[in-house]
Amino acid sequence: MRKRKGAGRPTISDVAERAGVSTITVSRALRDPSKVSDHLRRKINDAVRKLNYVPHSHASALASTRSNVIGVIVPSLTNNVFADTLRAIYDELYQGPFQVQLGNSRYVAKDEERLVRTFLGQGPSAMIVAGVDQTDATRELLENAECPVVQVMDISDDPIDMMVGFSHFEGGRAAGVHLVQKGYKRIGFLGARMDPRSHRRMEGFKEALRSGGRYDPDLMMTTTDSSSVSLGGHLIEQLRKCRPDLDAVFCNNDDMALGALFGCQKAGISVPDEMGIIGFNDLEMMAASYPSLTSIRTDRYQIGKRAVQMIKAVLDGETPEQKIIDLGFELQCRESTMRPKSKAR
Amino acid sequence: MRKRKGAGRPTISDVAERAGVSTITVSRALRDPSKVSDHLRRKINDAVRKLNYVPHSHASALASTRSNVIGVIVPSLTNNVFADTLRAIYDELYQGPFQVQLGNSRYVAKDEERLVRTFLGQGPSAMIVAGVDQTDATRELLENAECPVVQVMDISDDPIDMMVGFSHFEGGRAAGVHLVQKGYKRIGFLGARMDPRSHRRMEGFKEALRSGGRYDPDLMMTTTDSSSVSLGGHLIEQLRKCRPDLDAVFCNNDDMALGALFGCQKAGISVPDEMGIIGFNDLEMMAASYPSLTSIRTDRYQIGKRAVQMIKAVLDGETPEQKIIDLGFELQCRESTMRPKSKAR
DNA sequence: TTGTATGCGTTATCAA
DNA sequence: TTGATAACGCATACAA
Repeated sequence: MRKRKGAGRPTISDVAERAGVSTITVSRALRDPSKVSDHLRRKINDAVRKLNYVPHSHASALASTRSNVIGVIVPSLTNNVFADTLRAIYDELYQGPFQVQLGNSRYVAKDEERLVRTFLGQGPSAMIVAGVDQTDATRELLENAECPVVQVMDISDDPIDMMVGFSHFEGGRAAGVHLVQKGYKRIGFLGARMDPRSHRRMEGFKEALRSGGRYDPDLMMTTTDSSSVSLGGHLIEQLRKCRPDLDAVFCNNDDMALGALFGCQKAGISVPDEMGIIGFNDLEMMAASYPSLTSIRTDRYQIGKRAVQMIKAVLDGETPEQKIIDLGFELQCRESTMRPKSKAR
Repeated sequence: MRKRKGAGRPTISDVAERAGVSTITVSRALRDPSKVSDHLRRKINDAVRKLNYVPHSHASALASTRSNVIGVIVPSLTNNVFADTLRAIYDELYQGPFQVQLGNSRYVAKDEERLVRTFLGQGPSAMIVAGVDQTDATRELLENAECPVVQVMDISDDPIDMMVGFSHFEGGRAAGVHLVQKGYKRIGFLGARMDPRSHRRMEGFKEALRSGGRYDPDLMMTTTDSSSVSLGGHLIEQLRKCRPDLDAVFCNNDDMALGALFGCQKAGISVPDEMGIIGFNDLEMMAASYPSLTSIRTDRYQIGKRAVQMIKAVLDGETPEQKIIDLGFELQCRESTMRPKSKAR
């Protein structure tokens, strides 16, 4: 019977032969060098280099029922917010032995569930999912998964395993408090997509307005359409049509805020004198616009970085001091909410 | 000797047993149903459903030296341009049996080479890479790869295998022709990052200016810094400092163009009367800004979609009519280049 | 610390 | 069209 030919590249046996040891010793030398004597380790490393040996990840995954893949599931590929976190994850994993398996749930919980099921089937080394609003089935899958799981971008008091994010409720509240303090009177909300995190931002915002005696449900305008700059413009135009006395808006995110700014400019409304605008996330453009736009800064890059660091720590056998990392947020007060005759108290 | 326990989920043997056939028949029934009789196929499909069987991809990859992974390498995760293409790739692959393996080369050719090497090692079903400016080594790797390869976002007359994109040179030229036609006299270029594609855009742009008798090398301003809205503002400010008579700019991309717009507004320069601005890619925000911004529209989503379609076709044994697909671009003329007293000829 | 035997779940090979 | 058997390359269990 003729032998099957593999991919042609060197295998662990080739390395073992060249180094004069058994395959398992090579395997150990590569995965946990401390388990192999210095002498052999050196010979093995030499052989690896000479042969330009790269472990076959599929064979490894099959034998160990564990792959070096870290599953990452985000709700959007085009939303800058997740792009920053993703970039951090890739940056942090660039050196290491891990591969990213990226899934796009498109803001659909059922799709996320499907992806989690698929990814878990590959025996990932860890999982990173966005938000805390998984379906019950997803939660259960993840809770029973034999790998670290990090929920990112949000926090709650009931993590599946670990969490890195910030409170969207508090972020929304801070935006509301800011507008109230600046003396704006008829304060509205412009919300696109309205995924769970946007919802909590809105709730926090409402609470701040209520406390400040400025809450008016008619000024809360939301849609499930995905957010965009043009949508921000349309919504503020619509809202102003019903309520011309509107004098400030908190936008769901920065794209919407930029759109709202353009909308005001088109309508000849002065920002911030006649209309205060505040966004969320503080994308780079917020500081560069004219007038510059106030926003709630969140550190998406850091979120991705910390998530990976936690995973690495757990995989190294360490126990992280905290399972929940609240990275907070920071109000970036800029021209769009700087009224000259501010009535700050 | 005790048996090793796997992940616990059903295997192909379980299905085979339940259907009363051999494992290889199950394998065939799943991969190429036409090779199995209707009778058995039905029994097998029943068993698969009953057991909720999902093939173990690692085992499959190991045995066949071919995985269901499609490797995708982009130079940036945060650049909207690639995000759109990525989204299309994911959308188009959502149903199918394929997984995306995403790599971020961060605009570094050597990193791309490393990623290609790694991905190819996993025996991907196909590869998608951005641009046509791979290193020689990368090209060789890809040319020898036993899978379809698609270069996206750009085109040349020398594809590794297949291509979907458009001519950046022509795109840049179209921008130049437009500004010349609009009667602008002292026309500049603002370029960030200056990756190979940006470079070709600039070259096309220069050519148009030369033909129009408007080329002035002193007005070409480039930097290797990554593009951003604020950078667009800084560059135009700088350029105007040296050359206050500047009356139009072509920006490398839309972020830069938006920044240039803000920069002008800050400086009290009227757009488009005193300064014409044109961007590249036509992101959604370009139409929503005030004034709206002229740009060269490219269909990034379609690029991703077509790339995947080509791959699927080839994998299905079809031969695509064309190896190079030029999706072109389209000038979106908006307010930022609409001078009232336009001297269009 | 090192090695032997064997299994991980699938597919390629060859035979019927 | 279907099946028996041997790979695929590595890691686990156990022994030395």
